[in-house]
Amino acid sequence: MDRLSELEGTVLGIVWSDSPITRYAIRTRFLNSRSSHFSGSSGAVYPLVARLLASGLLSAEQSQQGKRPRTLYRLTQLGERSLRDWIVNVEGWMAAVEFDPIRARVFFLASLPKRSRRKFLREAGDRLDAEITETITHVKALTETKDTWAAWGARGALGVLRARRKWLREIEADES
Amino acid sequence: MDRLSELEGTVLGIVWSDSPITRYAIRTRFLNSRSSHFSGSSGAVYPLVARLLASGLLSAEQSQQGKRPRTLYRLTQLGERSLRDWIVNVEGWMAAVEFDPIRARVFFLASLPKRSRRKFLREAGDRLDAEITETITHVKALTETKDTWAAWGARGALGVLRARRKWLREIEADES
DNA sequence: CCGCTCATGTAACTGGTTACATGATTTA
DNA sequence: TAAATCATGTAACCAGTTACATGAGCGG
Repeated sequence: MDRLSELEGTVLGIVWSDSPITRYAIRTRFLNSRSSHFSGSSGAVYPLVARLLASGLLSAEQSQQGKRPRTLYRLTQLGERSLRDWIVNVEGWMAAVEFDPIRARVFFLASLPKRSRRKFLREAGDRLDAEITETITHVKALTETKDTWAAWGARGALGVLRARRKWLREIEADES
Repeated sequence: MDRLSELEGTVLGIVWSDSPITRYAIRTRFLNSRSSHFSGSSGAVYPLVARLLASGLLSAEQSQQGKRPRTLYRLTQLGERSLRDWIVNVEGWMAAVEFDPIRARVFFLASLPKRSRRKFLREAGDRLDAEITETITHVKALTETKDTWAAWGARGALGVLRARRKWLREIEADES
């Protein structure tokens, strides 16, 4: 295992926080996540977990007491060390500006007539507002649990959403 | 051409703003961009342009006056319409929270001893500061040109970077 | 004239996705 | 008892990347 991908590191983190855990449960973490970057498709998660297992970062255990048979995964010592390395190894690209489909479109807004431009800005703003509302709920829920770091994560997402919304408003103000 | 990918739409936008343009020049736009999301690799751009040409969104013209031979691309009417459609068709996922590698790591910061945690936050902050400095320069440069929308785009990126930085500071304050 | 930028092109790979298939257990 | 959820698994695909190769023209 030379270098963990972002998905691999994240899965390691999920196993660390929810261990012992099934692959299905790992998937649902992505499915329920506010970020749509990873789909949590079984086609991604299953082979990935197999890889981490083969590299000795995860250990598997069969559980069969009464319930349906399922495989539970845990971090090995090596896995824990790899997780910490993955987190701690900060590189320049991690601070890079991510791709924002709304921003990508703003660059070429001059190709639209003013009315379409306004409509675009309004609709994008509405979408962001909806996302912000949902994220606020999410932050509240996480703040009530004792998972401080998940709450910080959600707050980070909220901050970015609000920055995007504020920026859109500035453009709208400039347009009118 | 059923539905444009983000890269396809962006390339259409680049051709719209810099037409007539070579594929190489399209690539350098990505290479010099503040976002590292698309590499602008020839392996991506060349087949993509071929696709847009085959679908009639772009037209090609050979230029051979004295200089080295090169192919110049322009938007067709259909291409212009497709660009506008691509921009104007706002969907929910566009407002979704993007993947942030720093945030992804924050979720699992509890797995680190306090000292490593502090180090992580400091280093991530430094990376963001560097990115912010460069982006400010970028915004200034674009504000001086008359490309209002490119300047707005850059300001949007800056706003997001600052939101991420602010959020990290809040965590650091909470940690001390 | 040497190295850099401009310019074009492709083969191999990769890290995912979509879509499909199966079946046990739980809940309404 | 039907529908939803839990749980596992794979094949086909896809939109990119990395890496490589070539060569013309330009600036120091």
